[in-house]
Amino acid sequence: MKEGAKERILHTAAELFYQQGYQATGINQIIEEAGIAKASLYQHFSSKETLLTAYLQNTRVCNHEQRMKYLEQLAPGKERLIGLFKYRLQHMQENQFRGCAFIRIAYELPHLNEDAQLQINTHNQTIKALIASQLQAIKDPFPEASLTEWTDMLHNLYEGAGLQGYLMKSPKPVEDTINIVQKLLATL
Amino acid sequence: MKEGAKERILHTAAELFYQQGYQATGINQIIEEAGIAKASLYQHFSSKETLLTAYLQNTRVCNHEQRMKYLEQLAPGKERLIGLFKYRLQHMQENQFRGCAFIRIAYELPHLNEDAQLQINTHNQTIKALIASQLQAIKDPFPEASLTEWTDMLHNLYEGAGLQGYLMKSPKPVEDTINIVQKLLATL
DNA sequence: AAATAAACATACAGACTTGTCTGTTTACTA
DNA sequence: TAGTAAACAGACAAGTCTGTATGTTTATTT
Repeated sequence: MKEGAKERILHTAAELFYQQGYQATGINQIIEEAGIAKASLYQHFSSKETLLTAYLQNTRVCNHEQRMKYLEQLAPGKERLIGLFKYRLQHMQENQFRGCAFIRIAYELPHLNEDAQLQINTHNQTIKALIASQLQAIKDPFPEASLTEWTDMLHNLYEGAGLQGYLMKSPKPVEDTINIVQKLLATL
Repeated sequence: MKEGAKERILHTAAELFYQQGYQATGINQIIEEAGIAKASLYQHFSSKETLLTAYLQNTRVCNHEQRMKYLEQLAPGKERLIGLFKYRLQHMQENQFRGCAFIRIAYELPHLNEDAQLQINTHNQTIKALIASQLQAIKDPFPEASLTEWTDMLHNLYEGAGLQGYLMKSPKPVEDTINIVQKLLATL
């Protein structure tokens, strides 16, 4: 299982984009830390922007796979819904509270190209759909109007807690939110 | 009431930092659009970083004043709490869904200097304290443990809704959240 | 072993960046 | 009206950035 140059570029770029931001990371730093030649990078990715899109796409798919692997061990419904928040908590701690990769890029680059924006929107929709499906697993049929409200509310809590955790570099906002969500779900 | 050079610099920098981001805005663009000389800028602000801090501080104070002017017209308690969300909605639409200036900077520049970080934290704490005080105005005394939970929840909803509104460039997430918060407050 | 493809090193172009420096012009004040 | 302070224009230094071009070395495959 030899690691090709393309994979090494993507891996290094992902680490640097996530850690320092897209603009703060130069092509030269990427090739140096990846240990590949500049000409090789531009053979795989025609521009830095292309590399960004590939980074987002790759990160989205990998994140999703890992998240699902974690969640599928849990019973559908309340447990898996709480698990989504617990997974975020775990993920934050593993990544030293650097926040969500997609939101980071969305804020750093207000005018993204279509492909990159699509990756961010897809990620966002994935999380929302996951919440909705777990709500339905709790109570099926879920009253239609009420389902979208519960979904929006929990999604906002999920993102709000993540944002606070990033700003304060602390697990506390997410921990506290888990307790709140647990109480909210108990009323269902 | 003649507009001094310093004010014009700050005003122009604020507009550009907010619209394009900090890194994407060059000193040369600022002086060109402000119509002042480069030497004049560096007489008022010793570096671009200093200008950033001044921008954050100025924006925080102005935002706070405007927000309070709006909220003080409303009755303390539920009405003012809902007003906070409605004000955000209005603010978003006036600013074409470009999101919160502080969160934008916090995500663009992960390693901020102390002074800049302080402005962001202060803003964040201000919003949270405002929510807590309005909750207490609804029900005083508010059960201590329950107050922090309600505060955290509403704060997360506030930030989560703002984030979604930014990502989707739409007022809908905040509008929907206002309805949800109204129902939540009705149970108090 | 010869041929094809991929990755190599590295110099370079051209445009950008922040910040400094020099000297001139304007405006207000004593 | 003379003097002081602020803003002016603009060249410049020193460094960064992305992307290209040239030619060499390695590796795989036929």
